[in-house]
Amino acid sequence: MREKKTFFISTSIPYVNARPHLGHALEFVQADIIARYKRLLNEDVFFLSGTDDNALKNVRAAEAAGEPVADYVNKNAENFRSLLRDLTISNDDFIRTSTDRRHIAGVEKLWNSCKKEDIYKKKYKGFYCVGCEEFKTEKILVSGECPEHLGVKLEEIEEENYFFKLSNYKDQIEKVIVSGELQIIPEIRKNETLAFIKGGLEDFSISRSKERAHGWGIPVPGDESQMIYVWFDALSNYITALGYAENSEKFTNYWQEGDERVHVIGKGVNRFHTIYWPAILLSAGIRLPSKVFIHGYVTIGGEKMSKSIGNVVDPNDLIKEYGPETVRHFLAQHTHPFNDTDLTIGRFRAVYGGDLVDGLGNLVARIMQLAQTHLSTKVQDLTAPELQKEYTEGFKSYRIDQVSDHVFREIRKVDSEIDHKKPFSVVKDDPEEGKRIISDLVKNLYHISYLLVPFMPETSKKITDAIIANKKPENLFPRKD
RNA sequence: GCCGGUGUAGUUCAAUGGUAGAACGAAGGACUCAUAAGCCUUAAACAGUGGUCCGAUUCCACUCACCGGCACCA
Repeated sequence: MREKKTFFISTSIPYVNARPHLGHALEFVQADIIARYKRLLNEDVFFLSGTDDNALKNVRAAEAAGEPVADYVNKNAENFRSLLRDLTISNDDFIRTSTDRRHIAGVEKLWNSCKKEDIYKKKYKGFYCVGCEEFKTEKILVSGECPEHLGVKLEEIEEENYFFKLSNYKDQIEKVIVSGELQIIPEIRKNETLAFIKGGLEDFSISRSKERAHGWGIPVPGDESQMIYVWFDALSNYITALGYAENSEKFTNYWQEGDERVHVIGKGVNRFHTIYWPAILLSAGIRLPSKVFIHGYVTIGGEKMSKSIGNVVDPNDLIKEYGPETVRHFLAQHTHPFNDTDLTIGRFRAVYGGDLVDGLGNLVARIMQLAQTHLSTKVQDLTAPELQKEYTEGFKSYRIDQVSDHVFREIRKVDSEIDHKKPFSVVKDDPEEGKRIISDLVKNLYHISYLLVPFMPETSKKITDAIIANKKPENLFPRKD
């Protein structure tokens, strides 16, 4: 028996054809908050992030930029890595699918570990758009042409690829989802997945010809003419990062014998995580993830962020102007964890001014000023608060927004308490009573800083440090005009 | 087209078979420890129609509006 529960959590690995946008930041922050909460509960957490370097879109973007693919991918992967750092994301590891040996070895092992009858060669025929370098389903075509490359004739191409026999796993996957062995959050995504399964599952291709992949990616073991296609490759990062290839202790600890295995993903990749990925794992005799948490998107002015609309928000700009803690707070409390949330810069500013400048920042200033002036030493016997139901239950249901809202309610309560108890007046007539009130306020502030640990780790630490030093800190969130 | 969801104060969201809560915004007030912050008070809403029920915002049906999914999109 291990002394601590283990908790594995991952972000999806984005493809790196461009700089990260605010949607990526949302996923990183959500996963980080959960990871930090679990650490607060003293669980043994392994938090993984990384990049999907091998996607064909990367190749295309690199060629469009006139750069070698490896250089282009390295540069963008670094942008993602630095965004994680700038948002103070506490990932324990960062895997890259092109440069990490453990990944390449792991993918090969996973391919070879799938049941022989589940991987087979089949001719695939489809309409190929040379603009996108992708097969298009007839459904999305606009008068027989690719909607993104109108006027360009589609080619009907036939190619032989490896396929995965998804149809073999229909019943098993349905069963684990219904039973909750594989939990899908929220319910609406679970229903979508089940509806999809009900409609019947077709086998999916897991390789591309080497030419079409432009020689980029991981070759199919034993068949150099084919490259492993993105899904089989990318999804496997969750276990290859843990050392699946050499069957490491980490892999055993966090995955095969782990207590919880959670993937945080966007709604666009639901199917791949709740159907394809479990099927591959079942075929290879590997344990399934226990939870898939599916978030919505950040929209800008009601529209999806896209380069063509020109409304892409670079999280780095927001971080530069407002600081990482503000971005974290906004994404945590003012986006719905499951649904799409619209962002306007006005709303962002209002949250900064209201919650952080006038709310948290001001509360810290008023309490610590009182403490610094009237208390001769720092407050003794500071203890962690008992976590309230709103906090723990909120986390259990992944309503990060509601948990954060609860914390900010506590902040308002303390503000109200100061006004009612008037320590600044009491201390003049009855110094002992005044000091008692002030040290209680400091204890309340300490509790708040504790509750903030998952959300705003830096701010939490600054508050704690100020309490220990018994000194009013610099303005945590300066007013902006 | 098929399947699923949503429609609550100006805005973003919550709850509930029996006085509908909060935040932001708005109006007023008392205070001064604080980042001209904070506190207190007030105004303000159940998409529409019909049904079940003693009673519906809550359950059901329909209408309207919006959103999501419907296979190779991290």
